[in-house]
Amino acid sequence: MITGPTASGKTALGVALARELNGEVVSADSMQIYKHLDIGTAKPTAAEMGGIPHHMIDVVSPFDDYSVSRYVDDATVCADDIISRGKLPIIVGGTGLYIESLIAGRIFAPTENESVRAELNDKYDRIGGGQMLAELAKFDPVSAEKLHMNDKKRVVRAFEVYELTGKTQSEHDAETKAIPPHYDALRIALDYADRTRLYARIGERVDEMVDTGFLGEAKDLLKMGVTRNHTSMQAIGYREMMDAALGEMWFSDAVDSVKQRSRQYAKRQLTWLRRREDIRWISWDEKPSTALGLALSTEFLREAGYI
RNA sequence: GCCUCUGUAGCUCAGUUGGUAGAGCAGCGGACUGAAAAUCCGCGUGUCGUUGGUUCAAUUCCGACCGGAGGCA
Repeated sequence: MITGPTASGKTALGVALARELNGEVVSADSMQIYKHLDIGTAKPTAAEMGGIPHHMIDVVSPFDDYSVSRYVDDATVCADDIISRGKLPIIVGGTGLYIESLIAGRIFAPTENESVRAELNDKYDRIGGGQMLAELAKFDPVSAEKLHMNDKKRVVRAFEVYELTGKTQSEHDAETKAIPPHYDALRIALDYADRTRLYARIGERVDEMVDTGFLGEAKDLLKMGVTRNHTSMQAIGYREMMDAALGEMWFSDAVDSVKQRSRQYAKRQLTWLRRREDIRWISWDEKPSTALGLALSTEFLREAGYI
């Protein structure tokens, strides 16, 4: 598994490793999942893939609502298939929740009923987070303890899980944690020794996206009828580009905002990764080096007895 | 040249009827089990433009100077 914040060199290293180890890439990126979001998600081009098969990219339309649980189902099929053909799956991506869920083989509590969630969201707005949390505490004190009343998504989900399964979210989590991981993965994360380097690279990358037609891509999506409410438009930059296209925002402000949000995202990714103690880190002094990354990665694999 | 307004945290600004000041954004840290590039939480000492004066005490009042905006000519 290769992960790290945006613009840390994951894609190139993933391909190099696949070539070296007779592998195929399983992407773990919540936005590259969507078709037509190419430039803004830094989706690898055919040239960048270098003939290595990539899975879990372009799997749904930008009108669809994808989610972790679908990802685990779909990506598990891919990875198992790769293994059955005697090859090595290499998970490459920056979406921490997707990666960990895939490796763990995590099972999510079902949600067949969309109206239940809508009602609960409604109720939250009506009675407020404080009341919601108080109610939650009556049947699931463990979750209520952990959640903040403003964290609407998670508070609502805790209610939803209970209503739909009769089981409490904390019970579900506990059961799920007891399941042994589905894959035995070696986790490697990429980063820069100096944070300002990372940020500088992110800035350059956004400029490259703009130069290669980010605005046009957003306009195309707009023309297709994709709106800012679709889940795919949570991808950083698309709303900004759309605003600029519609004349609701200066283009230069839009670009600055994309850079800023990307930096904030990278910081969150780092926070997510730091808590895992079993990650081997590769940190670049200047810029990402595929050769160095490959050397260090194979060393890690050897040390850990994988090869 | 004269007049008016203005100068407070990296940015935009609030405030102190005189007892050394606080929001949003940014930044930093954290959380994260069916929206995750999403969502949420925590962290605010800064010569209150400079310099004199009044005062027990001034960022707050008065003067001068410097910077910015506007008006008059």
